Amino acid sequence: MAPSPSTSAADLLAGSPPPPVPRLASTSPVRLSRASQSASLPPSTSKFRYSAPPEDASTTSVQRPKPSPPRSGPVKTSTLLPRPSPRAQEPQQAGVSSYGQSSAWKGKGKEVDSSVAAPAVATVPQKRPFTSTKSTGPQPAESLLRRLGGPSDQKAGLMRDKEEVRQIIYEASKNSKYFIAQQEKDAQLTLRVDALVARLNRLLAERGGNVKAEQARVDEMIAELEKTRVLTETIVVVDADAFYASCHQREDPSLVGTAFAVGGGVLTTASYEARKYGCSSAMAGFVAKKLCPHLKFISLDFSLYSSCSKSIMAILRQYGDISPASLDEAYCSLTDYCRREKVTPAEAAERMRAQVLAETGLSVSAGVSPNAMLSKVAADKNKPNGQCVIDPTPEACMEFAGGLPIRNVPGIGRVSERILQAVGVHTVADVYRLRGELFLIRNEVGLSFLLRAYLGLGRTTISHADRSQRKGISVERTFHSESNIARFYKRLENIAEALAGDCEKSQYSGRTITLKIKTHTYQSISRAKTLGSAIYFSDARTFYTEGKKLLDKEMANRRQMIARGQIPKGGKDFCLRLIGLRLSNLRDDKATKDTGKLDGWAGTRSKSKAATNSQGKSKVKKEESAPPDELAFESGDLDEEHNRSDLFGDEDDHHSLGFDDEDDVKPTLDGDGDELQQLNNFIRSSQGEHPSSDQLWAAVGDDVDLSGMEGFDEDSADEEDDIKPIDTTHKPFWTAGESLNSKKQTGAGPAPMKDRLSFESKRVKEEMDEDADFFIVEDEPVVGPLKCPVCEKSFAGSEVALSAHVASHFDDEEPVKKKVKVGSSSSAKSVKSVKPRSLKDMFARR
DNA sequence: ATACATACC
DNA sequence: GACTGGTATGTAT
Repeated sequence: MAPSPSTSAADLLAGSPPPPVPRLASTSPVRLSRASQSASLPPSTSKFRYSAPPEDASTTSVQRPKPSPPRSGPVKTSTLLPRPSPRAQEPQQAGVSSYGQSSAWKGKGKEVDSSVAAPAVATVPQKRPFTSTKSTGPQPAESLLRRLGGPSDQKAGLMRDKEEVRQIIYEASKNSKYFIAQQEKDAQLTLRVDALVARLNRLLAERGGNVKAEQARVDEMIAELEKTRVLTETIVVVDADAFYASCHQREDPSLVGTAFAVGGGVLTTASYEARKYGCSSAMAGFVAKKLCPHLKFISLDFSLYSSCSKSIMAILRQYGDISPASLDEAYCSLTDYCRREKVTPAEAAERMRAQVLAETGLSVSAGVSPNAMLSKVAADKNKPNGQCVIDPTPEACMEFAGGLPIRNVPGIGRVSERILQAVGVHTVADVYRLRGELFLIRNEVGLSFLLRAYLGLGRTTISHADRSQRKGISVERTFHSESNIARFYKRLENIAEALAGDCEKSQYSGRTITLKIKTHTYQSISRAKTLGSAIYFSDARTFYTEGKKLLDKEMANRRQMIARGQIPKGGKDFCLRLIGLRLSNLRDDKATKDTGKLDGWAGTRSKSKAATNSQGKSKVKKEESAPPDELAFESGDLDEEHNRSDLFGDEDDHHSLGFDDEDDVKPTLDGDGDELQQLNNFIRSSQGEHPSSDQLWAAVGDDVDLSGMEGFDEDSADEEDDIKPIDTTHKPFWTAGESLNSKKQTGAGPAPMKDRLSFESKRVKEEMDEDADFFIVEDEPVVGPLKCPVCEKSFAGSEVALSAHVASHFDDEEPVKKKVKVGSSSSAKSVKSVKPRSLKDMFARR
């Protein structure tokens, strides 16, 4: 909200009924709180934010009996380097890790850490001019800068002035289509955030600001979650430092100490020296060059990374079961090792890291704690070449977790971060402080997920990814935007072939195919088609023909839209920058064959007919993979030449680095995540050795990579009778439900979270029965009177009706209106569908 | 079943 | 002029 100093929650909540809101100029965004309107805000001012109630105001006196033994008040964020930057400025020395975080746990009473509390919320907008993303003014929105800054924006660390870096990045990219697209997305997100804040404000107003009852509910949830805490395991996450860069330095020592980057168009990794200039992974090459003019670019060498990775993994395996998360990162259970060797977790990790360094010359950082989530975060703490250990006590876990910026929680990405920050949650500890408020919007915020983070809970078992859990295989390619349909077909062929190659390699077939395209304006579209229930395919021809059908259909739709005067995504020109295909609804051909089972996979009931198909094995080339009749290849769809020579010809011609002269194919670009994490492109773009990707699964140990590692028993990894202690999930950690968006959280503990979840919603319903007048029903049409937060008009109906109405207030806004047109879905719908999607969703969704 | 957004590496 | 690719999941429809 705008600079309204008096905007404390107290003010905001003063009156129970929503404060009278005068009609606002149609140009201004929805304003719900008195605060925001009083703020004479120029239309461009950032939206309103929910201002956190001062601790003592509403949140405080939860004289609630401590729900559970171990936990209680919020972690005394002990000197909590307010919003500690993920990494300390000072590069840590090896072994600096302390067993248990620096400061002592004190959490008991209700200690308000004002440094993170209300003031932070209120001041943020002031400190950084938060220009509306809509304005074309000189000052870009904070959130947009963040977006452009990429994942490393917040990492700060040992680099030059952050603002300066941002400025350079901004200047370098402000005229690109990419920039426009990001701006657009940012604007959409702003709408969404605003709507949520508005809703929260309304809910709070209805309660006169009193959320004690909600806090009590949350405390009960916390107590339940606390019961699931497991502290008997020791999990280490090992993460290599600037992995790709380190690999190259090992090969060429002259690189040591120099500023260089790996990758071309986009950096996959920047050496630590280069990082000082602000260069980071996921950054466009030309931007990096501006930041560091003497930056050297090194070509990718996937086979190098792959072999380095194998060496590391082999060492890790000497310490316990491992679960590689990528080439440079792995989870490992040290529980048995520590017991056997009679060493502390810290010592075990030290040994492990020392051994890796000694034997591979690569430095790795580690995080050690009782669970995967904390270890993962901890691994980043003392990078590079450091480690961080968290004691297996509830106190240590909570203290560590509490001090984390919310964004550091695995599963919280930039969108979630923005949403949470708007509500006042900046650190994990804030989750507790604002639990009452969060309860009111629990569904859109994933409350139980946040609570688990607050408690420092996470997975406690390490297991390999299991073939049967794979959900899909896909291939997508980016290229210079173009509108030539013939070329689209050509690309589709290549993609189809690549996908078939992956399918063959990994032995899967599937029955639904999805076409993905991205317009030159960075808007993506996906169109899917599922063939008959018994029809599984994995051949390039089917991929191509089905993909082409989808593409043709889409183009036809667009033509229709244009004829009707509508504007499809990306404008009237069908100009694309990416095409991809994805196969899902998989069947594990390997399992099918090996076990003699007809259907190796869940959820699909295939007939013997489909299972008979041997395509998985054969080269896609021949007709031996003859698909069922239903898939009969329509030769008419392809030119003969394409059929034979192109569709099945070599396709790797586009994977060199840099743009392909002939095809304009952009091989590989930046990475969004952290380090090198884009193993994919590289697996692909690199040597013919690994022509197709199947990357993560290969790297993570599906059947490809790990099987090659010595000592690894391939079969046992896939076995069903594999002992599954507690956690029945056999997935890489990020699919284990540890995300905000995940409603069924599996994980940390004996009782699968899904039970917990149903428990959660069940309870909510009960509550509503008990205190019907207190809780606003959020899962169903609201019964009580609702008021439009903008114009105060009353609604007797559902929230949906209200949302439609509220959305109408946006109609006068130029930017929004325009965007709506572009973004709205294809077919002609009622007026409703013309509303800003995000806003509508915000209300409709729960 | 389909479309899309979000997240992770 | 110029910002990836593969995979998973959640939510809405």
